[in-house]
Amino acid sequence: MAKVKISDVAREAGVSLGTVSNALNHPEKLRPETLKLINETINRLGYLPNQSARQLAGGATKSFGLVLPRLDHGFSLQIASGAHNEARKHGYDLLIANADNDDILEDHYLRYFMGTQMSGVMVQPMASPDWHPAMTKMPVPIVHLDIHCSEPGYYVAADNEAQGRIIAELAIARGARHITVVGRAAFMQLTLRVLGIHKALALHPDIKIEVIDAGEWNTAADGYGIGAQIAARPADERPDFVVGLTDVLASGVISALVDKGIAVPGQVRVAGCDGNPLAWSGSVPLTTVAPPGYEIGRKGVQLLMEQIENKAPAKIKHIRVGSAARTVTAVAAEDINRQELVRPFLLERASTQASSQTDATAINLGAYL
Amino acid sequence: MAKVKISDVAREAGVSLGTVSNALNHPEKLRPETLKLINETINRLGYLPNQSARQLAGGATKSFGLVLPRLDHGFSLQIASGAHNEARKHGYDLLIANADNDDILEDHYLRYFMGTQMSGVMVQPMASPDWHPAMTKMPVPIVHLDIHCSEPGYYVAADNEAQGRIIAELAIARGARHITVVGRAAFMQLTLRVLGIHKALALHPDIKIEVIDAGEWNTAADGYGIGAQIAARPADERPDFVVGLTDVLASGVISALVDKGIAVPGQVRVAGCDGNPLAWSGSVPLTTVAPPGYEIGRKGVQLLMEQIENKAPAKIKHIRVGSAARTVTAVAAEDINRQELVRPFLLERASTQASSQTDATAINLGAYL
DNA sequence: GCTTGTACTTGAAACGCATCAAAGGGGCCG
DNA sequence: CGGCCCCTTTGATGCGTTTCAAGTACAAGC
Repeated sequence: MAKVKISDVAREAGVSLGTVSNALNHPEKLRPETLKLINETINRLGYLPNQSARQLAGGATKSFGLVLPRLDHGFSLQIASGAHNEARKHGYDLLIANADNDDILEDHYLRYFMGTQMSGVMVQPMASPDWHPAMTKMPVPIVHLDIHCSEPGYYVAADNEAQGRIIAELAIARGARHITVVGRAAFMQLTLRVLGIHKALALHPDIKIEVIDAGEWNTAADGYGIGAQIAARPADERPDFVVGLTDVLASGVISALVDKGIAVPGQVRVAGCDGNPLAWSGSVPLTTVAPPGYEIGRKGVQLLMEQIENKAPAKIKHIRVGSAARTVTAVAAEDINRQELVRPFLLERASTQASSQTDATAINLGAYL
Repeated sequence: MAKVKISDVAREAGVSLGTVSNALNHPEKLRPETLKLINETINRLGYLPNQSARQLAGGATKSFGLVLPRLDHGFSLQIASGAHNEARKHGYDLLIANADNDDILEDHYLRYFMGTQMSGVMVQPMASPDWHPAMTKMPVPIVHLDIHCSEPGYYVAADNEAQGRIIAELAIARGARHITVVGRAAFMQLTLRVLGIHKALALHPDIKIEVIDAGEWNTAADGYGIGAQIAARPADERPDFVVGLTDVLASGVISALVDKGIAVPGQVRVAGCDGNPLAWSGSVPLTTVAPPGYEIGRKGVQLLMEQIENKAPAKIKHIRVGSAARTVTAVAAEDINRQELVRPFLLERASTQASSQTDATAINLGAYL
């Protein structure tokens, strides 16, 4: 059970220590037969290089760290997926840590990654937009995801206000006269969505709009409760268009409406916001505005690579994705494929439905860059 | 931007190198004022311990590695969640790597973790049940998840055959006369489920059973296709109970049936298997048999801890979860809470529905340990 | 004032590897 | 046969820590 080290391999193979190291890192420098001999010895002995020692001696690691607030949120997974693919493309590993909605853990893992000689670190921070300024002064490139920081530093974020606008315009296009927004704007992202909705509706004073707070956590249960409440109203006081600030909320609303015998989208249309597969890859797809999580992850790694390759101190650099596109029912197959988390199945259904104009089953990726 | 090291802190604080190290690792050994001085210096300089050096010098790391085949599968997330919580409970970190359905990557990350002086490593392997025997001889504790290995080694796996049995018994209890199993038994797990179904039905020769292959990847689109095909049959040739070997498949089937105007569960009942939130946290919950992912992750860490604490060479040790329980529509609130990935909302709906006996919306966690 | 003990602190020795200047070996040309 | 050059291999050095035996300072007891 004693760990076999490089010197054991060297002794056993009858070569020197440096040669074995070369076999691992610069195989082209060795005579093929020497290389073969060493590799055989390595396998025979079950040698496994000690990464700590490598990193200590060698410097960088060709690996990135990613700290996520939760793993069970589709958006975070899209980020992880995009980051992973981009990282592999550059020959980097990606290690993921789950902060479990705990700032202390987030900080902990961040420091951990920083100290592991990671080539770069990315975070999807949970709370403060101007997060831990000290971190941006660290000797390791860092990129913040899905959040706008005013502090100097790199970040990649979606334009949430635009998402709100897109949803509102969708509602307008569908002829909505009474829009109900469901959800608590507990985070900056959600606040911006509400703002976008209001801005878009400012041009249409004839459309009635109300915002219903959905309880502390914006759960599907909250959505269900509000949906039930809406269903209980007299028909002429019911909205004809409900916006869930979150797909999960929207999903709850739909369940309630359907349970109470109200047709969706026949009597009430419902749209969500998040592009959260957890909510819409069930049996009933959901209209949603998807922030480009995959793209955010990808661009995050690109920013990391940029910092690494220039070796320049991080200048202020921000990327905002998703502010330009506005088409609502169009589905760009290419974009969906790039997301990878989206099943081909959904693509099929989405395009079918989009052409038949029933937006309650269309999937909007308009906010996609 | 130059990295500040422990010697910088020592010099700046006017103490010796070893004292700073003690401040980090054995603060109780220092005079409070010395400790305070050092901590201030650390913060002022922004010192971050080099994990590689620590690990190299110190030995173990109090952290576990977890290699998953994909991140977008709910089951894997449950594993991650369970492993994470259990690990934190013991004061360990958990780092996750995404093998992206690629054996080479899986192997790569595994070796990477092994070499990083992780205290232990867990894998949810993709393919061969007797996986890389060489790995089990490594000096780092390893546990295989969700798979039965005949090789010596530790593993935690769900009893997939029992899951099949449970589903079949559910069908029988619902008075099924004609059961259609949808899906390709591409993996050992799925094969066992089919086996379980057959075994349970062997006692009921009067019930007709057919298995329909669902294309290579068991996607929702495959399920949809088969659902459409079933819907197109004359009514008397249609099954009254469809089992998706996978929740995703079942979800596709339901979509197709509903689209074609067939009532679910009115005319045809549909059940899935996986406990995959990606499939059932949409607007229409799905009957499913959930392998206890959370519990598997938890037990995996427990096995790791056991190996670490005994410091004994890994004896053969297997845990199988889920073979005993069989209740189908009962929902144990406590169990669901422990899963953490399940939203309270679903719990509410589930219990409501369970009491009204409409199994198409009940959630089964009977396979939970 | 000397001894013994206690409470901290010190600094040198590993930890396992990558690096790189230098040495070795062989072929080729003159 | 000697000199050169190129290809390959060598092994000492240092990476930033932890650890631990050895050291220092100070207090109490005689």
